[in-house]
Amino acid sequence: MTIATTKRPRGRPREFNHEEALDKALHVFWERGYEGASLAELIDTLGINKPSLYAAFGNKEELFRKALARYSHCSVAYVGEAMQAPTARQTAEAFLIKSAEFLTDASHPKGCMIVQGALSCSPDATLIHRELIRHRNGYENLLQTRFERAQIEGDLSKEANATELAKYIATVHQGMSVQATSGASREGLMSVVNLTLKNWPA
Amino acid sequence: MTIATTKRPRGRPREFNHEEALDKALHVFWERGYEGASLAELIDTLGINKPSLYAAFGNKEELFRKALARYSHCSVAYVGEAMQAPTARQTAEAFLIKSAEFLTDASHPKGCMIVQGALSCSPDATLIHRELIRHRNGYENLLQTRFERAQIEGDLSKEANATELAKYIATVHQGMSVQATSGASREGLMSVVNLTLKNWPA
DNA sequence: TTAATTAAATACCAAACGGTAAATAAATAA
DNA sequence: TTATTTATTTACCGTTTGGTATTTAATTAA
Repeated sequence: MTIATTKRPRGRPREFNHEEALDKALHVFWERGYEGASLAELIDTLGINKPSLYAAFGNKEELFRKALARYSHCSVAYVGEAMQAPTARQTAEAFLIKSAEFLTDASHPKGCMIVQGALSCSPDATLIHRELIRHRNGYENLLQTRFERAQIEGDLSKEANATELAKYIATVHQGMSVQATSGASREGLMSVVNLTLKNWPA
Repeated sequence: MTIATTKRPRGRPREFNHEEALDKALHVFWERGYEGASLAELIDTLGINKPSLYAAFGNKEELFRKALARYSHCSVAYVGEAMQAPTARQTAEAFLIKSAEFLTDASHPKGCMIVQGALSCSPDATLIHRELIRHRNGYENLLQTRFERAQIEGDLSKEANATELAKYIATVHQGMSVQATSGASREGLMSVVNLTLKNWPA
C-alpha cells in the first residue's frame, strides 16, 4: 500500500509546472511588452514547445491575460495593502514607497507591466492596450475611493479634491515606472516620492 | 526666357514632398511606437511605395531617427522655450502647462513619442530604446541645469536639490504622457500640474 | 535625338510571426 | 493485456515582417 497522495489524473502527466511556466511567461511579457514578446522567446524561456503552451494556456493573448492576473495578484499585492493604511496620507506614502522598491527590484524586470505592457502598439494589440488602461484606471479609482473615505473619517480635509489627488499620485507612479525602465535608481525614485508627498493637503 | 526658379536636379523629380512624408511617418511612429509601426502602414500613410521610402530615408530605423529629430525640433520646441522663463518656478510651470496642452492636443497622437516610442520592446529595438532614454535624460538634464542656474541667480533656494527637483518634474511629465495615452483630459492633466507645482520650494 | 541620371512601380526575397495537424509517448482504467 | 486518455514532439501552415533587384518612366545634359 502506497502513501495516500492526490489522485493522479487520467492521461500522460505534464512534464512542467503550470504556475512556474506562467511565472516565466509573466517575466517575458513584463520585460518585452505584449507585442515585443515573441512566441519563440516564450517557449524558449518556458522550456516547452508550442503545442504544449497552446494546450495549457490558449493563445498568446490568453497567456498574456493569465500572466497579467498573476501579476496583479502576486506582484502588485502591495497596492491593496497600502489601501489599508490608517490614513490617506499613510496610504499614499505606503503606495509610493512600495512602488519605488518594487519598480527597481533586481529580482524581476524594472518598471510596471500594467503601465508599459502595451502603451504604443499596433492595431493587433488594441484589446490588450484597453485592458491595461482599465487596470490603470482601476488602481486610480482605488486611490480615489480611499481618499474619499478618509474625508469621511476626517483624516483628509474636505476641501481636498480626492479625484485630483488620486490622479496626481497615479501619475507620479506611472512616471516612476518610466524612470525605472530608463535606469533610475531606487534612491532616485525615493527622492521623487519625498517631493511628491511634501505638499500633502493638511 | 522663363522665371528664375531654383535649378532642378538632374533626373526624374520625386513626386512627393520630403518633409510632408517625414511628418506623416512621424505621426505613425508617434501613435504605434517604433515596433508597432509596420512598413506596410508607413508606406500606406505616406502614399509612396517601399523602394521610394528606402531611397529617401534609408531603412526603418533611420526613418524613425529622422522622424524623432523632426519631433524634437518642431513638436517639442516648447521645452526649450520653457527653459528661458525668468525663474525656475516659471520654467517648471511653463514646461508642465505646455506639456498638458501638447500631450492632449487633438491635432496629433496623444502622449509623448520620446516617452512611449520604445519602452517595452523586443531585442530588435534595443538601439532605439536606448536612444529614447538618452533623449529623456537630456530633457531631465536641461531642467537640472536650469534649476542650478536659478540657484546662482537667486530665484531658487540653495537648500533645494536641483537634481531631485528635475527628476520630480521629469517624472510627472512622463506620468502625464501615460495618462494622456490612457484618455485623460487636458483638465485632468492640469489638475496634476497644479498639485505638482503646489510644493515648489520657497 | 541620344545618353545619362534619378525616381516610381512591380515583383520578389528569406526570415519571423502566431498558430495547428498528425504522430508518438506515457500514464490510468478496464 | 488492451483501450482510453492526455502530453509531447515533429513537422508544417498561411501571413506578415523588413528589405531589394529589376524594370519602367520622367527629367536634364550633350
